[in-house]
Order: sequence, then structure tokens, then C-alpha cells
Amino acid sequence: MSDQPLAVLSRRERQIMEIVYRLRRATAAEVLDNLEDPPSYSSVRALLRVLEEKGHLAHAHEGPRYVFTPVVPHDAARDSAMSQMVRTFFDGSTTQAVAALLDRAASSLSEEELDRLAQLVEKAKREGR
Amino acid sequence: MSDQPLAVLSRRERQIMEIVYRLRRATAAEVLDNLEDPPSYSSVRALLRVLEEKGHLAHAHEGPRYVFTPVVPHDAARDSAMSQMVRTFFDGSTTQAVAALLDRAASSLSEEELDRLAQLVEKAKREGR
DNA sequence: AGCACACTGCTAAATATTTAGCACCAACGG
DNA sequence: CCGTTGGTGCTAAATATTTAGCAGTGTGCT
Repeated sequence: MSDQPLAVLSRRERQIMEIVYRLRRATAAEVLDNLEDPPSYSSVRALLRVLEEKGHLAHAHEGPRYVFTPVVPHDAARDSAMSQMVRTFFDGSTTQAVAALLDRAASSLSEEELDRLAQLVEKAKREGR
Repeated sequence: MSDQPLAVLSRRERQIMEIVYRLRRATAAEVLDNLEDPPSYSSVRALLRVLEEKGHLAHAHEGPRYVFTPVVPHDAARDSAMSQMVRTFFDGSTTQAVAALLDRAASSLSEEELDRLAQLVEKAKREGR
């Protein structure tokens, strides 16, 4: 498996993996519901099977159906997606990335959330020295 | 063109677009140099042509060669990539995303950068009320 | 027990992507 | 002035992705 789980996938496969990561676990029907421009149920199942063969998903039985989960854990996938993003759009600078996030969402953040972020920055400062 | 420029692309196309966004502008040779598992030069050029036909890239002449640039500006592509990322891996929470970024990079950030981040949070607080 | 329903497995076909080859053109150096 | 180098356009073929169909199986309800 690659260091960049999402990087190696085809278009549909990536869409599906994003859904599964977002939902944490998903059945074929749930994937279908969340796909835009959805193909048939049958196609979705075939794609899930392919993703499992390629080692990206695993399934468990839950009553009569399969529930799919990612093989690469949420955190790991998240981290490598973030690395990729910072590299591609922010010249590798985390600071720039944080700045852009804040800029985009500043007005929708609550007082509490901003306090929490301030604390995180403080914590990083203390740890950094 | 979609709201999600990178979302509609095939695997190679996406790889190439990421390179072009990272470099801001790139020639066929530069794209080739930056591709992992690279195909022939000829293939890269064909892909660049396809991306241009689909409206994702434009080219300008620079001396004897073409220099490709993204049609969707860097900032816009960045923002929608970030949205996607926050939605997929952070339940839509910017705060969580920032926390993860800081956590990942905390130790490598300089005092200056941390100060700058603290200022950004302060600024968001002031604007928010 | 028997029926309907909601699944799965598997396969084949359609479509899209990805690749490389060949022909041509312009610039540059010997 | 001619060959070499480094570009481009275009096309065709190989490969991968994506789709849907059909057959079978188990579950749960009456």
C-alpha cells in the first residue's frame, strides 16, 4: 500500500474512499446514496469489491450485509492527505495552511473554538522550546 | 468546470494537476521530472493536451516550448481542496483540522511562525464579535 | 414451511484512460 | 548549409476503469 492511500486511486475509487472515510464505515447502499452522479447499485458493489481486492477496504458481516471499512486507518489517511495538501498548495508551510483555514472559516468559528485554537498554539510554543 | 477541480480527474490527470499547482506553471519536461512512476515524455504531452481540452490547463508559448498553467486559479483550487479535506476527515470542523495540522508540525514550527498563528487567532476573535 | 426481499458473486461489455509511435518544424552549432 | 537536438501534433493501440446483468443465497416474516 502506498504512503498516499488516495493518490493511487481512480476517480470513482477515490470518491468511494472519501465517502467511507467520512462515514467511517459504510454499506454499499450508503455509498450509493452518497455518490454524486451515481451509477447502479451493482456497479457500486463491483467497485467496492475491486477496492477490497486492491487492499484499500475490508468488510465485515453485519446481519445480511457487508459493512466496509478502510484498511489504512482514518488518522493515517488523514495525515497523508494533509501532507499532500500542504505540499501542493502551501509550499510545504503548515503556517500558511493554518492561515488559509482560519481565513476561510474565521467568521463561523465560535468563541470557544477560537479559545481552543489559541490554547493549541500556546501549547506548541511551550513544547517547541 | 466543477466546484471541485481535482475531484473529476483521473489518476494521472490528478497527479499532473497537483504538480502544476505546486510549481505554479510547468513545462512537459518539468511535469515528467516530477511524476513518480513516469511514463514516456510523449505520454505526458498527450495528457497535458487532454487536460487542456477538458479546460483544466492553458498553455503559453515560452520560446520554443509550452508552459502550462491551471485555469482554475491557485487560490480557488486550494480552497476547494481544503473544503473537501475538512469535510472528509474532520467532520467539517475547521478547528479539528487546525488542531491536526499543529499537532503534526508543532515541533518544526519556529517561534515566529507560532507568533504569527497566535496573531491570526486573535484577529479572528476580534472580527468574530 | 414458504415467500419476498435484500443482499452477494461473478462475468461480460462499454467506455475512459494511458501509453507510445511517427511525422513534422524550428533553432542552433559545426 | 546541413545535421542534431528538442520541441510539437496527431493517431492508434494497450490497459484500466466503470458499468450493468444474471444467478444464487440467506434472512426474516407470516
